[in-house]
Amino acid sequence: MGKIERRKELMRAAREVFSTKGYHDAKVDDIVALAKVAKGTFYLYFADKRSIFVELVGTLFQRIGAAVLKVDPRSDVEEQVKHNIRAIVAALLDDPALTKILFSYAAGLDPAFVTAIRSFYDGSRAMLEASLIEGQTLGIVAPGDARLFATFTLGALKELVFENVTAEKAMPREEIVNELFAFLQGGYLRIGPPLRESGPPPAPPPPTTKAKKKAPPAAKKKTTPGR
Amino acid sequence: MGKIERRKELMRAAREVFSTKGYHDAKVDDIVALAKVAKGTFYLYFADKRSIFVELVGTLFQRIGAAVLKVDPRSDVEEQVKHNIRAIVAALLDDPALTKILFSYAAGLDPAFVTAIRSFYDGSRAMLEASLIEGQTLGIVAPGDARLFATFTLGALKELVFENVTAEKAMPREEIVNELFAFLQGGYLRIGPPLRESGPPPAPPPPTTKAKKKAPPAAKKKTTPGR
DNA sequence: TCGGCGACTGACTGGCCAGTCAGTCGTCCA
DNA sequence: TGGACGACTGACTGGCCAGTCAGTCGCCGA
Repeated sequence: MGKIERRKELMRAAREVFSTKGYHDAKVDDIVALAKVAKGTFYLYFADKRSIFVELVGTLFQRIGAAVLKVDPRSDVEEQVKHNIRAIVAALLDDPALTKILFSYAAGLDPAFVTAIRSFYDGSRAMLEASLIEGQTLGIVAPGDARLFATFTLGALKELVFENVTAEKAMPREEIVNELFAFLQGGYLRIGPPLRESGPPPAPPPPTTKAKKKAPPAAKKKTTPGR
Repeated sequence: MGKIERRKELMRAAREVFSTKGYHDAKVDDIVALAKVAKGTFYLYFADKRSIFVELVGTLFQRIGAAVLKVDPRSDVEEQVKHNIRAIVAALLDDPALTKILFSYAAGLDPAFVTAIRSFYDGSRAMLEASLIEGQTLGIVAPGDARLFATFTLGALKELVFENVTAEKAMPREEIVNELFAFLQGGYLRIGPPLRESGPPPAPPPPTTKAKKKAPPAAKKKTTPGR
């Protein structure tokens, strides 16, 4: 087997082991066993356990960065925004193993914990979902997949809280509350067809649709819009 | 020092150490050093390292569960929903140390990694934020804190992807894309005042405002609404 | 045919740390 | 006064595992 293939094989094995056991519980012995080589061989290809992980993660990030495009406001914005969402989702879902480690809250904790924590989240989500379904029958929640609504809500909430807990200076709590509420109420994009169930929209100011969208580290140029 | 205080002191120290170093890198020796007791003492109060962590997390979850109320659709729904958001946010922000571990992606990884991963997220968020600001000048993004919009978006995206990567059977990707887009576009709550900048809303079906909202594990009764 | 080389091997070591336990110390009855 | 008891101590051990390195193996060119 050539050096290139052996290296790839090791990365493949590592990806699988990391995703199953998490970074800490993944032993180099597990990786080499899966790749069917001796432990020493691993160290011929990677300096240490950390560096193979770094390489794995770096590759994923690069794929995401490369897939996202700066939106050109002069053409179909909705399609472009969707393209970017699609690209990110694809990059991530195509590497479920790594995604799992990266996004898994509390990765590296004992499996028993991860289970406990996840079941709390799942319980919360189920509860919220039930409420949303009830809300839909009452007409105060838009029609659509309530489970997804619940997922979005929890995701936005977690991220918001995490950011505030990590940042040096947190925002005023009431502002946090109001902003999240407003977001759940009306999103923020003001393009495309009217809201899920509403009638005709009030149409925003300029008819000139312009755009935006994420573009990780590897950014593209293009900033033509006359701000 | 009484047994109760000693125990509390150990938990206080553990919370701090865990939040600083993450679960794996937190050594029992660190905890006892901070609590100024000998290692043996730790084991007089807790069976092992895991159990003190479980206790810490359990307490937090309980506080959250207790703070959230089932929304009564007969009175001010907006205020009740906000109350719940507020309660959750408060419970979490009041224990930043634990929240950090729980929500920290990749908790337990080497600090160097955590840094790398976070900087990728931060870069992504900044990029998205810039795009959103541009979108605001063009009128296709609602006025408001662009940074928050970016945070919400990333949070919802992460959660969605994580769920799909974890679940046995994932949703069709195009559905994922469309749902997330729709969410960013219009949120889902259909109560309260009109959207941030829009004119008069089309007013949903029943005028009887009814509600919903999460209520973790410890749920409250009350399901009066005639579905 | 030999020796040089690159790929690979796996037993071994060194460090780390969770958890143990024999022993100290002060206090409070009897 | 002594001895029983509960709280606490910290040196020590046992297991685990990342990383090492002396050595094997097969191939190729001289």
